[in-house]
Amino acid sequence: MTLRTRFAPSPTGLLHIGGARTALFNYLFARHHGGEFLLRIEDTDRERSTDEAVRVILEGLAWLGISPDQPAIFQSTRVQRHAAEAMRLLDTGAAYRCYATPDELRAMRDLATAEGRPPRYDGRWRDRDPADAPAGAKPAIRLRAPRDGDTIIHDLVQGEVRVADTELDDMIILRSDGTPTYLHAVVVDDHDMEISHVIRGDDHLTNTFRQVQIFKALGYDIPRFAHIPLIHGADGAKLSKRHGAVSVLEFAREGFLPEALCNYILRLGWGHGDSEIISRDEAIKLFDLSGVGRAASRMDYAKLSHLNGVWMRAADDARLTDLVLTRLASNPANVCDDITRGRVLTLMPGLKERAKTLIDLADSAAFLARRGAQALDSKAGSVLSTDARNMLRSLGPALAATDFSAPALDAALRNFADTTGRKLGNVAQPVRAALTGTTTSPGIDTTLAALGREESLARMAAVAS
RNA sequence: GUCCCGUUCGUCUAGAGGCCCAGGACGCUGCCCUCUCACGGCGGUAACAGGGGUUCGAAUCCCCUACGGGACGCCA
Repeated sequence: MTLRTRFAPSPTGLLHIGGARTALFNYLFARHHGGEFLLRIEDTDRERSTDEAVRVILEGLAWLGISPDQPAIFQSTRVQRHAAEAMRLLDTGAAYRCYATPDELRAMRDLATAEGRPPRYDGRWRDRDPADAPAGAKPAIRLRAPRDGDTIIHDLVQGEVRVADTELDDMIILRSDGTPTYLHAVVVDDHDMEISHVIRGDDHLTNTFRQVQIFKALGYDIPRFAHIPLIHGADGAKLSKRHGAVSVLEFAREGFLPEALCNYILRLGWGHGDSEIISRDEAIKLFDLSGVGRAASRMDYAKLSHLNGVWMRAADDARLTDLVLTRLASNPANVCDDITRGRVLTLMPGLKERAKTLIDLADSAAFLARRGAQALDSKAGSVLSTDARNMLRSLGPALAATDFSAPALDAALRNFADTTGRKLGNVAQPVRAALTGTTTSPGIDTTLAALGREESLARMAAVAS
């Protein structure tokens, strides 16, 4: 029997970082053991499910590079099967029809709560004569859950967890309208998909006791469970729409690289010694459920940004150049032709070392996409004093005489500084201001070389007095 | 309210009885490198929630308390 995991999001909200991590862990676990990773969209709640959410799940997973090994299965297509299995339980007596009305159930819960008891179904139809059924009423199907003993889970992360059966009530598995409830549908689907390991958020831990009861009633083999701790928002509460639960695609928009986000979420709740920078291949090699902690963790953008910087520096220059050009193209002030592309590619080694996100990267490369004199920011303006502008005028011919390679430019700049009795910085900064309109950029020699002779000299001349 | 889970630097974590007066990373910070900004290098700051046990010895095992989180629907 092959090892098989699944990620089973419900498309009622966006795929956020918590879901992404659950998917990643399932993916990594499957890959590590040479198994399969599947995706099941739990869209049985037709009211709240949206196509938009499905799209974000699919695109988000694709962006992160954790796509499933088989096409996604939509739970809504399997309701017949769920209902059939519920009827089978009815036939064997493992389930029964319950005619309690919603009003009755609410009253039951209200009373229990008022008396300080846990709100539970009291089992009023469990052993009642079916002949008592009100005429014409549509019953819900409830599981005849065990009443004495304990239900135990041997969780791969949480260890052995048990609860007394008296804490659980007879849950509904099929609604009066014939549709399956979540607890039941999940069990039937996990069985039919031959899922061997269920790795999910620990908010499902207590649901698992009920699911185990269904697995047993149906005569299915019970999969191994692993409940991983949740990721919390900055306020320490569960991630939700109100607490910064942004779509993973939002991270793409904010200029994060998928490998950086994966590295970050991998380290949230999981550790392997002192390892911090972990590639996908290494993650597959190292990932194990035994390394997963039991405490919830919080999202930290500062660390994510740092990791993004690390991964950008490691990223291929051509790939980054394409990403940067795409961003630059959204501003009509930028010229995104082959000349710009060549300049960005040439300067990329210096550019990517100075950026934390693709937004930073595009900003710092913008001067390469604009032609002619650059608008000066305030710092650049003050660098370009009268003296500096005079200096620039005499520097022009000296640079024009070089072959405009970085080493030649560096030598020319140093020679010019020496012979005119200036510090190199007093030469380089005005040049930088003239070329970029700012006071920061990669080394001035490589910046000049990337921009090219004609454009560089023109920009210098434009600000020289 | 009931049940379940958790608690090591601000944050993510290492630690599975002596290697820990607790290690790494991010952040913050000092110095170095230096044409700017970064990168990099070398330092610094900062934690075992509290209380009882067990043990020669506890961050590690047990109990209690506090605090935090989760679950208790004909939602998923």
